[in-house]
Amino acid sequence: MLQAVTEMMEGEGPTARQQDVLDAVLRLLVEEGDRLTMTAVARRASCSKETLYKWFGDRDGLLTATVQWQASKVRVPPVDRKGLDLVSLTASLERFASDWLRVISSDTSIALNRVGVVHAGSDKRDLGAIVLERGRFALGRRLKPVLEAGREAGLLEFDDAEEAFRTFFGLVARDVQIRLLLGDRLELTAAGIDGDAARATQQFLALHGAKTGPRAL
Amino acid sequence: MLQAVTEMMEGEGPTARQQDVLDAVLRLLVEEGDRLTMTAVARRASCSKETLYKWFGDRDGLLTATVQWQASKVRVPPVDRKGLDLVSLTASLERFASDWLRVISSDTSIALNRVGVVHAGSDKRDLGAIVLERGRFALGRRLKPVLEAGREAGLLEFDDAEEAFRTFFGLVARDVQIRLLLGDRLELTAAGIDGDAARATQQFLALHGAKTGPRAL
DNA sequence: GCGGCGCCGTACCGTACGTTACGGTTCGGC
DNA sequence: GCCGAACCGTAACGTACGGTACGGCGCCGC
Repeated sequence: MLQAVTEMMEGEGPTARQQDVLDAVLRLLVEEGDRLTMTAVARRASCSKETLYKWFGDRDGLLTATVQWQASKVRVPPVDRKGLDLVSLTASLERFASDWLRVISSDTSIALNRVGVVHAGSDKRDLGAIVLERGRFALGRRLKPVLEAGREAGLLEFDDAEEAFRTFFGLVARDVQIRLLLGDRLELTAAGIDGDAARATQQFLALHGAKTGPRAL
Repeated sequence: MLQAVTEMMEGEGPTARQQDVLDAVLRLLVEEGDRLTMTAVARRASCSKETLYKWFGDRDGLLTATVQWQASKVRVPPVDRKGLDLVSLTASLERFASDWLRVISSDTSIALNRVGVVHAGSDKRDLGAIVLERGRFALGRRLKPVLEAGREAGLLEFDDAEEAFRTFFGLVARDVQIRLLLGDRLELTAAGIDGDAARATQQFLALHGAKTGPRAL
């Protein structure tokens, strides 16, 4: 059973068939929450429980592989730092904000975060750490270069990029994530998300934008 | 069994003995998370399982009563609106912010929010709704009169008190709540909390403070 | 063509836990 | 002092589910 886990842990990602299984888990996770059973997974994925245990070791291994599989599907568009001006910086920030709002309000993200929270409450802290790493911290790693480029271009002012990012995070997410996790029906339309992203960006610029002469806002 | 639930649902709160039981559940919830068992509760509270079922109906009823019991323990200090100036408004906001940070970073709050999240993921949405109502929304109801008093006193500017509150919420909480829920070890010292509260308050005033002449910030 | 391997479907096992039942004890009212 | 109600401690029941074992089948290399 140990080499089964190893089989997934290191080396190249899951095979095509395994990806199908993990996608089935993902769908089931959205529908059923963390009370999905191994039997239900096997039925949905049209595979045997024996295969599940052979491939993923145990239930936790299956969930861990699922979280990592979903995380690996999110690709990071690189940011070009050349020709940065206030317009392009604003556009970048707004794009980050709306992307992020779309992610955290998606059924998949909510289900995955719920699983992470549940596991963080028990002994198995792994899943919570993974979700955190692939969510909140990954966003920070993506955004901080943008912020620093903005600072170098004289468009932003802040001491600590981490603190600046956390402010941006708070302005964007506000109470959305906790409300969704706690089951609040919070219908976010595309227009609403874009509007929120623009508002958060303007607020962030008001706090950390370079003060060249009288404030533009 | 139905009248057992009713026994707790309506009318006056739990008896002293029942409060002892609920406090035991609370402690157990902090230690064990949502995988506490009825047997463990009975043992910890030195009561019989029969009594638990008689008083609370079933496991969900016990958890619901616990969440409401904890919520009822938080008392709301009223806000005096007379003689409001920038100093007292700032102090009020900072106090709200530091209180809130202290609450959401407490073991009890984390455990309760975890329970709410897991229940929101299953069919039983009740607990999530209760936590949300007694947490996020209760804070909003407490803070909005302060904001509106500040606006009436000419100290704040905003169109929608709800939106202004959400901004304040985001500036205060930032990524703290989600990180704690996902198991991140986030040591918040008293000094750190007060500093964060002051920072969030200043940022909020920078965004929504009345612009009397050139900006003070 | 055939032997072995990987996988499917399913039956099975052990256990943990929610829920119920019951005997024994305390306590308030008469 | 006695009765009944409430409650404690514990044993017992039923079930759901994680994990395992096994028979059958298609596929790939030889």
